[in-house]
Amino acid sequence: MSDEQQGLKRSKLEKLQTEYMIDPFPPRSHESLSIKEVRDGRETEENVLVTGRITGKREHGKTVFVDLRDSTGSIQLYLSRNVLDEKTWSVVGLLDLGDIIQVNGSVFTTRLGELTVKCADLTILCKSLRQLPVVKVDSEGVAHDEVTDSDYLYRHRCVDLIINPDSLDRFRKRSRIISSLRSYLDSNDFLEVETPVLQSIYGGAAAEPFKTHYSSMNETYFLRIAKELYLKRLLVGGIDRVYELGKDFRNEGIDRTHSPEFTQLEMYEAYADYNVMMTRFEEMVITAAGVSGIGSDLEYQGTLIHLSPPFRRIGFLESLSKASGEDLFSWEPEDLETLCRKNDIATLAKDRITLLDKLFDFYVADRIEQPTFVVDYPEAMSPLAKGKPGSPGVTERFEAFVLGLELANAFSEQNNPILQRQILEEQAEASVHREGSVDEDFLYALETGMPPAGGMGIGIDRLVMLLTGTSKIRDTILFPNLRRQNK
RNA sequence: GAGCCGCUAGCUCAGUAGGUAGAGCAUCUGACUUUUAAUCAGAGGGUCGGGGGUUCGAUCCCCCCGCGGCUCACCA
Repeated sequence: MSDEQQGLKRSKLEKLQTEYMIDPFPPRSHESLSIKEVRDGRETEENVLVTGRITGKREHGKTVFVDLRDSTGSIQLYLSRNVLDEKTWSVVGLLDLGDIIQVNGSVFTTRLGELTVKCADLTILCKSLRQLPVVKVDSEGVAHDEVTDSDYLYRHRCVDLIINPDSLDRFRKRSRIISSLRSYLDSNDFLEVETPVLQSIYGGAAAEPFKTHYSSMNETYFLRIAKELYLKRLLVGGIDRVYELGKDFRNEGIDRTHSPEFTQLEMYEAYADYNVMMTRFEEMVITAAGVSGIGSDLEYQGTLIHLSPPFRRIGFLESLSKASGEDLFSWEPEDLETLCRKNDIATLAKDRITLLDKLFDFYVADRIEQPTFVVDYPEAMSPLAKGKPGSPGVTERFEAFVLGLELANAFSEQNNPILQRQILEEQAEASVHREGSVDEDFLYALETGMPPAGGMGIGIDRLVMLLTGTSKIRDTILFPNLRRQNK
């Protein structure tokens, strides 16, 4: 904002204070009705009190129309020189878009059918010193001069929420989705817990961690990349149904579906397996869709999605063989690389497993539209999952996809401490770059004895994307990570 | 991390085939006692993302940097 604009706002502020002896930032307001309550009450001769932010102002000489908005809606105010006393009328002239005011008056309907508060009195509750971008909506509901600078909106989410009702609505839905998941889990006897975010040994997923330094211990700590290894300790401890909903941190690239700081729900259920987790997932998604006001059919990125259980199930190995027409699993890495190149799949990977995963994304995952469980992943891709009886080299694991978006990852949890130790030690050995080491305390827990269990992680931001029709994960996160701006 | 594109008034955008810039909305002044993208008349507002180079002269051409968007890599 220019100095001139700032100066104007300041001089209005001073005028209010010195000329009219008004405190532009009073400590409190009177209890008032929400705008929705006023609208529901229709016309009334009785005085109502309303508070809100000014989002529009239309002057007509001795009359001014103002649009007032609170979190429940918007209503028009009618301010007339004939109704207000002289001082208040002067104050009306100093009102700006963005100011927060309280008014009281009767409610009537204008000639054009707009429900309106005929103000008898007005109090400024907060004078805005910044100029809000103005978005006007015409009679056809088309927004004009909508702010398109997403950087500006991410950096000033407060402005975004004020000027973009859709944005506010999306975050309301996010909140409702999360509380519906909590109440589903709570009503199914899952216990919500909190486990460490700062960890001296990280694990539970294959990802690059954020590092930090713990001064008083003089040791390197990591922000968790997953909650898995701690929640399993709780299964050992006798909390048979447990979950944690919170942030994980992964020091990887940012794109449309990845955020370095993201919200993940992890849940573990003793005496269950990955089949139970599939049912849980179906139920939770349906529940969440219900509260976000969508129902079981929704449009996502131009495709109609049917959330009707049971979701389709396809085998990882079978679907890849079928889609590619080859039994790729017997192939050497060099041949897999050649196939990748032939299909324009760019990757730096050289190992069989990563290449297979790449090819799987290309042939299968990217083409999935309707909700689908991809089941039974190769052992080498799933170090914490239990093997599938009768299928050597295959684990009881699934990932849930909708329109190419991975929403959940679940398995029948590995509870054999000897096998688990072997896998974790091999993994630690193989990964030269990783600073992580084997989590001995986790293995101590497994050796103590963990009941057979099913576990699942659900990407909450992505679920919100799906249920709100949002294409960018950043639009589901109130304050997404941005590069620091010099200024 | 790589490639491409972008950055001009508070917001949305135009523009100059190199001669330091315009519109709409917002703001300010005036008119208007039921308007709603209110309307009408007038005004102010920009070191054209930052730095360097070429040039008599750069917002425009070249180079570097910053920030963003989109693709890709890493990854969930």
